[in-house]
Amino acid sequence: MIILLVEDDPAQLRPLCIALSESGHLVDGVENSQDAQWLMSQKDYDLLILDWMLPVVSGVSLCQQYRAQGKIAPVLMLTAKDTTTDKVTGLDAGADDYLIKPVDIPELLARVRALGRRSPQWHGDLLRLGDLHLHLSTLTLERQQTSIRLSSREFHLMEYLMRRSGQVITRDNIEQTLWTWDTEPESNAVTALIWRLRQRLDELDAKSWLETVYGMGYRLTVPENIS
Amino acid sequence: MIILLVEDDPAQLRPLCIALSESGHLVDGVENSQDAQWLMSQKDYDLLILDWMLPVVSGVSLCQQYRAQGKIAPVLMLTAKDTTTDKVTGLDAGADDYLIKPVDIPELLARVRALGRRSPQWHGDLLRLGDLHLHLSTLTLERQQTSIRLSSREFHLMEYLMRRSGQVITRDNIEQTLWTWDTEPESNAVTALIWRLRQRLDELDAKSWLETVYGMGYRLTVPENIS
DNA sequence: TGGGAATGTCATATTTCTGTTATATTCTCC
DNA sequence: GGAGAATATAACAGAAATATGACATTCCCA
Repeated sequence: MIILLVEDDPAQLRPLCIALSESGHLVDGVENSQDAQWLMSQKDYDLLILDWMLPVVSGVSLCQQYRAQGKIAPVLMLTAKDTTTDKVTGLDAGADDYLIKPVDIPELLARVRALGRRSPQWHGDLLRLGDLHLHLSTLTLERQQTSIRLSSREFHLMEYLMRRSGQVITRDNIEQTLWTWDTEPESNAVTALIWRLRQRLDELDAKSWLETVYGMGYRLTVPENIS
Repeated sequence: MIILLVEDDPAQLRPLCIALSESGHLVDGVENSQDAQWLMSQKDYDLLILDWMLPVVSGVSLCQQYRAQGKIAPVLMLTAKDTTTDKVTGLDAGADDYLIKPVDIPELLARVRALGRRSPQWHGDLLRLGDLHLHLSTLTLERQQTSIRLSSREFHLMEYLMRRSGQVITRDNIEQTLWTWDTEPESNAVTALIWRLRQRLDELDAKSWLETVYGMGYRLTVPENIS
């Protein structure tokens, strides 16, 4: 998943970032709400993890702003204490889950998995779309007895597209989402990546699943003849 | 949609224009109320976005003038502060919605979507006319199992005509509306565009929907035999 | 540290879009 | 019915978007 993590204490931020990355997610970890606001509005995340207490703009406000933008990705709040009033406030702001600080990493990962499961196509360790299966832990894509390994980039793109299958995804969108803001590509990296993914899909006779919408972007869909 | 955006600060105008264009709208962004008045009276917009504070003629006055012309497109005001009296004044002037400056772009886009939804033919992501469906996010037009992609220009024209179905639309009207004043075509671009759209409609057996009213313009209607 | 995979970059095709020109057709009104 | 205007059709061409493939660099693991 593509995750935004906001936590003002670097000592806490770092290990969380590492843990999430190691579980196969793409994480943007930022320490202040200004950066968070910018990223929130620019990128298309699968999950937000917000510290409740943040200088300047609190996590609750961030969550409210995010929801005001009409975005629906789940939001997980990190609260210092377990008070009911906090919980209610957070719910009103549009949060989906809570975690008491200090954060227990395995529990965080469990919650993240649980929230990720809300994607309709999720089954166990894999994302499904038609008869395509994407195994999250092994980065393999399989269809009818054949399975192939994707590179990291290819995998993240595929996951991103699968979670949004049917929608048209802008090339800008992909660029902003798959590349961290400090490493944005300057040329046609996106085109090249799409091309590589297509070659992989071709190995599974699924090239037609990923179509170009000229002037708009790309779309991953299940062809008519597939269940 | 065809949108008129008036904001005297170029630094604010620019990003808004870009954001709206990227969401698939046609935007005329101007910096002063004189240009706005001219465009307002000439072109046929789907939405007006007016800054409250403008030199010479304020946004509120612009809104009043616009309404005095009997035009009904929704108006979204950008106000510096969130005061009730402003809100009342604006409502009296005929505004439909408000946004506090500085403008949060995603929120603006959400409001714009909401206002666009007021068109009677609006359903979810698509405009409907008879059994014709125009998908805004994919620029596809479909009818009875068949769907075809429109080019950007074709799409905007189709949207324009659908939102005004039954009315006769001048060729001048189309020219003024679909082309920004600084890029007006010098030849029969409009005719060519109409022709191309007709070819597309023909693929859906709907060529007869778009009729020529000789000496007047064009009109898109639902044929008798269709519900 | 070396080698291979992964990935960004460049140069070059290919496709699609769209304004233009040139020519044909249709319409209105006398 | 015919003149002249309005509209339609068809082909062309430059521009923009996307695809392709070769190449260079980076990254990671043995």
